[in-house]
Amino acid sequence: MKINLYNTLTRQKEAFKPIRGNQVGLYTCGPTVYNYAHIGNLRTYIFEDILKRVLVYNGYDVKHIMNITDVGHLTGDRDMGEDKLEAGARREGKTAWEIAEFYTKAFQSDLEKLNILDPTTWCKATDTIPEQIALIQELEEKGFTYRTSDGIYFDTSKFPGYTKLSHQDLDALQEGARVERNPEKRNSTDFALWKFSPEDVRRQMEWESPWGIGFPGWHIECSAMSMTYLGDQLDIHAGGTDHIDVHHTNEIAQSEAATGKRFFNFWMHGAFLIIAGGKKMAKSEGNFLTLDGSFTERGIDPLVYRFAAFLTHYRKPMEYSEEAVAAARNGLAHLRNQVRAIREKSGGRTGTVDTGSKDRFLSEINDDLNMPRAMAAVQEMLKSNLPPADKLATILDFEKVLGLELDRVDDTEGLPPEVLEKVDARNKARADKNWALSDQIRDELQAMGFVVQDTKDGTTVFPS
RNA sequence: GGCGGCAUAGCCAAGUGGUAAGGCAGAGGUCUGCAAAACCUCCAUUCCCCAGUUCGAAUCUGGGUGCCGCCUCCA
Repeated sequence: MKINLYNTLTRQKEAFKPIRGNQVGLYTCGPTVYNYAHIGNLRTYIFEDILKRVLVYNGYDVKHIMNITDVGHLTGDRDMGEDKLEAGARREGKTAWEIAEFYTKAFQSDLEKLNILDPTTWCKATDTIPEQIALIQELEEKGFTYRTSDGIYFDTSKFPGYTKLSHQDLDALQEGARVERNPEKRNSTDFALWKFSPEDVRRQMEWESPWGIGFPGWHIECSAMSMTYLGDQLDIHAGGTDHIDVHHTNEIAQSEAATGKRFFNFWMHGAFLIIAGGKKMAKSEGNFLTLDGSFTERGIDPLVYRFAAFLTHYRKPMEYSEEAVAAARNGLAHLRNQVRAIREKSGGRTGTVDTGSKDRFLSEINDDLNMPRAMAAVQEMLKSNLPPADKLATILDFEKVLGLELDRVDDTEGLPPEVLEKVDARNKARADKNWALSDQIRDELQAMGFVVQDTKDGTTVFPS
């Protein structure tokens, strides 16, 4: 079935077609590892996970690269300010390398909790320094660079299609620029490819280069890594919407200037998470929420957040609130209970995937990843007249895309002995019609974290 | 100031010309000793406001109002 994806380059949905046969090269911008990811960041990775799962579900062989930016990303603007990693190191009294390692692990742990599939290859900016240097050299040979007192810069005026992604009017943009100019830059949009280490300060992360000791600029690593790992399989590049105007625009400029070839056919961007009051989530806004802080540590399944993310289309700002969490929490619990009930009705047997429901589901996810509609399709399937065994097979098939652990089977055999004893005692009390004792035991079990359900076939108990 | 986006029920949210998906919350019912869970039913004559185009508009056009994002580190 055809997949339509919204391409920022053309500002419209386009039929997706890989460059080479059945293979898809997917590059997703990973984090700069100087701090924890907040749940707004994670929304984008959930969107990218759905993108990948949808491609796989459609039968494509996806080669997915995600980078870890562990050097070169500056705290200031316009290529000024301090390296975020070095700043983080000073803040926490560790080395920049330790900072990168620590926050990379924390990030990967978040992805795992959200059931986000690992990329085919993780790559670190610091592992591709030679490739980045080679790319800069190529740009230098072709006359796209110039040298200032603090680094090697890309001259954006020499690349004709500079605004093809952002669609911005550069003249107007310059007039409105609110930031301090770097006086040595020829154009305000020019950006650093290589920065020299300061003469008086020894950086923790620095490398030899043809231009002197220093470190790479923020944008060059993504170009080098995508070309290194994907070669000519540059199909889809995804990231957050904030990257359109600067980061991705610069990536395209430097890559296409160097190779003379088109750099990625599809550019996809996820919208921000906003909190009540309508502000985006950012450290500077003072509303930095982490997955662990908002979910794991409060005893809420992190997949509740994944479920919540499905209820808003990825290109639209998503509102986050305690109310939204509660709604998603109930919604996911309900969905899992529905699956549980269906499994009981079918006696645990799975039938065949219903083609009509699958076609409906496919048409929704293949229409620019319309998860809100896909979730509606899921509900309609579950409430249909299909035989339970077929419903079970169908929902488990959808689960390949959803990744909500709907197939998680509660291990009733693994219940602790003290729970089983209480269940026995309660069953006896119920047989004696001693409702007071029965209710008391049920309260005790609930306090222990178990749900008690009486059905006509007996009592079932499972962790809540 | 420039560019872009959004405004749909109590809340979240699909829907881009043919008469308002879905979720959460709420109400009633079936089941149950009572619950819980599940299931069934109900829940926007109406889509920010005003004008226009059209047989027909939440969807198109013009104007207005409000909110947000990017342009500056940022998913």
